[in-house]
Amino acid sequence: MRYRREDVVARALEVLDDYGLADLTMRRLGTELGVRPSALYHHFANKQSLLAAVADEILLRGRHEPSGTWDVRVTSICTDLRDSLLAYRDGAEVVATVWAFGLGATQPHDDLVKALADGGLGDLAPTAARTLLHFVYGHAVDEQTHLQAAAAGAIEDDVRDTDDFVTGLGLIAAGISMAKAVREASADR
Amino acid sequence: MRYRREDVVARALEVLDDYGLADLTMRRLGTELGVRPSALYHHFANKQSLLAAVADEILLRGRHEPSGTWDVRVTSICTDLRDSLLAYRDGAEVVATVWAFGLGATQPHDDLVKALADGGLGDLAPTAARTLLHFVYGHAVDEQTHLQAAAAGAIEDDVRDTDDFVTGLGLIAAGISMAKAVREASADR
DNA sequence: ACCTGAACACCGTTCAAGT
DNA sequence: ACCTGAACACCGTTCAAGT
Repeated sequence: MRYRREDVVARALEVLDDYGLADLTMRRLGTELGVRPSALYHHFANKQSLLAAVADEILLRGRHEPSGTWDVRVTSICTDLRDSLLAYRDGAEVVATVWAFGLGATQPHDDLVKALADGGLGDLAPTAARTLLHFVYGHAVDEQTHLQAAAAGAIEDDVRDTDDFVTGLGLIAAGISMAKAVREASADR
Repeated sequence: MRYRREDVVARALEVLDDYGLADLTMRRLGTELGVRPSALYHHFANKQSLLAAVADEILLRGRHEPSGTWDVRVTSICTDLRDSLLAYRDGAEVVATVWAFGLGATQPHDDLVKALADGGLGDLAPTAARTLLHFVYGHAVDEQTHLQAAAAGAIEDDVRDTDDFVTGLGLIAAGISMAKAVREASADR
């Protein structure tokens, strides 16, 4: 019954996926591991740190190394991120919260900034990256919330949500292309 | 010491603004009103309903009737919404959560869909509206989180955040204009 | 290094009963 | 209509002490 930090994270992810974020409590996780809740504080300073580790694990498991031209990369980073978030129950909520609080989950942001910088967006890259992330996180949280609400009764319209995601992402991507064009035109003055 | 529903909402908004969302508990609000926590359940079915009412109150107090051409309206709905969210402590978090759970805070969405429909976006209007909302909520939550973190020590860069918001919003607006142009071109085939 | 035992200071919610 | 009293079933976190 002696665990390492990574064992605790793996178990926490199982509890999250099986019972949801509301039931991922320190006490519940302790019980699941056959350990007192206070034992978890040997591995993590607090619950936030545990959740940060869970968020990073979710992203790590769903990670694809970005490849291709910069614009293809931007799109695939976003769609892969969405897939990662939807792969575990309440995954979007957990990762979005950890990212918002600045406790981790920085990989997608870093990948996006790099792709956009390679695309010649210059000092617009960080703003464009965060704009994309706000959309991906917001959309995934919405989708996951409604999917869970629909889990009791109604039929799920997975396809419509995916279409909606692609359309919204396309809107922002178009805006980015336009900003890049404007930038390059003014550079050639 | 006999209150009506609206008195409770007003007081809850004060507690939120003074102490933050974490301290807006049913027990705390009860104490603030000089009433037992159980008394609040005469006015609201649960805490979520209370928060939904608080969210709607925040939006109502910051509301401006949209006016002007459709594209001006889209921009001003978004900037006014941002101002409303930042007007109260943790306002962005509260309104975003209530909206995500589908418990209220529908006014900005409705206004945006109407403006975009007037702009001829057709069946793209709902997707475009949600894309804008994801950005505004995400950006405001981020800004408010960092602003609160910076409340202890560092200097606040208000101006940079506003610039960042305007730039990100412009990116999406450009994408919407482009989608509209494409739509109209294909309608003239 | 990892865990127990016991406590501290809280939560949201229900429900019979009061005025 | 609005509130009290009392309870139920929980939380996160700390810390001395054990192995």
